[in-house]
Amino acid sequence: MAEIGDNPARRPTIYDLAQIVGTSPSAVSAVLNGTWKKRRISARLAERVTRIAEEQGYAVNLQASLLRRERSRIIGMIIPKYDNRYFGAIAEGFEAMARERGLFPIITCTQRDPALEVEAAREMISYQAECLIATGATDPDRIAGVCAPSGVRTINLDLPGTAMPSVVSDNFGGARDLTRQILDRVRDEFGVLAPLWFIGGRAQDHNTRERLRGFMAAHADLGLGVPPDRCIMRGYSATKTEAALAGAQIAEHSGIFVNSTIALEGVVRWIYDHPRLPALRFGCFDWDPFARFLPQNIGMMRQDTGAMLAKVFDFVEHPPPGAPRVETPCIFEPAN
Amino acid sequence: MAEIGDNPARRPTIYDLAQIVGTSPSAVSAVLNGTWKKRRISARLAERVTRIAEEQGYAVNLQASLLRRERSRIIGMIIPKYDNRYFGAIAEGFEAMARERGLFPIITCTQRDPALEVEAAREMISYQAECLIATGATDPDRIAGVCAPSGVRTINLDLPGTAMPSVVSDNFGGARDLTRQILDRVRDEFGVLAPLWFIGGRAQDHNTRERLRGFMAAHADLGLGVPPDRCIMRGYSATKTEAALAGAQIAEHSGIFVNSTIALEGVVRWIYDHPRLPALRFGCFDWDPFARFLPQNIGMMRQDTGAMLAKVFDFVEHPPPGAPRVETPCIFEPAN
DNA sequence: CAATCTCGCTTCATCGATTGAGCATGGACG
DNA sequence: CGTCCATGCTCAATCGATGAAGCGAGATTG
Repeated sequence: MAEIGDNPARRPTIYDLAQIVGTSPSAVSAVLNGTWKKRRISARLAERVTRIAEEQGYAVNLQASLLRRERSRIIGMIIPKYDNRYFGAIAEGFEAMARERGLFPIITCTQRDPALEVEAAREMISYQAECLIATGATDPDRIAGVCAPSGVRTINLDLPGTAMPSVVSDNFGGARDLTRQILDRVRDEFGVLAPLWFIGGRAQDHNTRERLRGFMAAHADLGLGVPPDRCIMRGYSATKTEAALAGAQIAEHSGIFVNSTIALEGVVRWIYDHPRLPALRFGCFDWDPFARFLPQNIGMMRQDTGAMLAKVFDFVEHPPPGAPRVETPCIFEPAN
Repeated sequence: MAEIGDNPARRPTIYDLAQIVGTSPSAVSAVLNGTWKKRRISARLAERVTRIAEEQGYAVNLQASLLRRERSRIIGMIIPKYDNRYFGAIAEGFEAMARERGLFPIITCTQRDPALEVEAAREMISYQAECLIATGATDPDRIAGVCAPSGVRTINLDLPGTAMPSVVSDNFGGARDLTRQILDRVRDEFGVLAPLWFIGGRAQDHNTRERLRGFMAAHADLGLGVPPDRCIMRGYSATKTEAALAGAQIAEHSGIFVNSTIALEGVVRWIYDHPRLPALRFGCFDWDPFARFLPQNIGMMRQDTGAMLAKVFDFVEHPPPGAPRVETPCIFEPAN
């Protein structure tokens, strides 16, 4: 990368401005950070400093400023991916809500890589973040452990931990409701009452376990047993999901519970690239605007990112005792 | 927000570590930032310091470190939204490529708001970013002007400016090819050779103008004129696009050029919520994995984010003279 | 045996902004 | 006329990490 020095223009500092205006650096500082009334600087000087600062294109050096201040007002977030609407909405909402509260948001995308997650958490600590939101982290407690010695609180979003407060969707309830809806539609449209397929996610992962539990509960309510090979969990990858489906024996008139829109990509690719397009129905735990128009889709369980983030910021502002877990209801969005 | 002071544990500094180890802060610093060999610190001391640092959960204070160093290695990006695959891929790719090069990426999402764009640029300057990538900025030259006095170079991505290097898609070529494909398909499937509709984007925006030019060129190649009311540009909003379509008189067997996946959301909502679902075909400038399976879709012109980012980092590492504009070819992805 | 070199550190100024303490000026008051 | 206070600033220490310069001890050289 080219050096800054390539450009003769050095960033102006409060010392430069003080020289130009003919005052002291501390007066300039007070004017520019808004404490000038408290520090009894005259409006006349304040105005002059402000004008010169503007003329010179002054921008405060946050490194210097944050070093001196006792609070950074920085709030960090780590997030696995930006490739679906759920995490996209979380990232956008987080930034907007942080700024509303006068905080500086910093987001890092960790590609579902546990090592990158820890590295990113350390980076946030080094930035003197006051608080870290760990979104969909593979091991939230590990991150809490990394942050603890620095006194950085963490809050888990999407995937819960045991060491720090967590905000998650009501995965069990959402999955049970979605499963019911799919079962109903398969019965209504195909006249078949049979156990569904569960596709996507990781068996070890908390959300997948909870959704599976809801899936099972809905079946049990109807007196249906689910053979274990009906549950295919090959992680969060469209390609692996597609390959797994090609190997499964999925009959005509089946119903599928799709766990995440990423898995849905694999499912839909399998459906459309299948030699004979089978008549089936699916529902998806997670929302995508275009998936709504796929004819086999019966509806999506949309996670309420707004409510989740509101609760996260509630925890940020009012640290709860212990490590409570809040579950947010999902919103069912029927397909066309 | 709760104070850090709530937690008795203060972040350990190199002074704390020096005290524990029984050495000087500068030795600790040298060990921890990897310059210890050059500074002739013994391996024995280095090892002791490293161990204690780990035990104490030490994390360098980047504010202090960056204040002292002459280079920050921070590279900023502003991006309009995270709600589609194009910007999501750019954000993910940018972070990964920056880290590969030993740079610290910082991304801020500006919601297509010109004021927020400028504010975010100022924030990046304050973080001592060495370089700023302005992605899809409404006024790239304005941002270049804000950065200039601080000696921060900017590079425009997606939307070009005149003051700084720009990397954009070949909007003209991509749009011309996509238009041809749609015209061909409408003729082949419906036996109709008629001008298409152009939906989405802003008439003032460079990309939309270029795509419109390609759209027109493809029509001209076939000797087709396009009535001006065939081009509906109501910005980047699905809802406005949907409303505009409801007002237009779009006949059976029409073809539509959809400018962006956001506009496509509006188009598809209009198609499916329409009382009589008209037989039509569309193509989209931009890619979405689920849109591929919509039966009216003939294909998508996918922007090559990998190639664009590679060129951006090329400009970062080898600043070109002047303000060149690089155009990257798009990749046509046929629908099912 | 003095001069020189190497090793393994330590000392201290520095980056730019912040902030408590203090200082000079002028007016009010007793 | 001395005291007190308000006003409008300036001074200097400080945040934590960095790195140039320097220092003392031991080894090597002439």
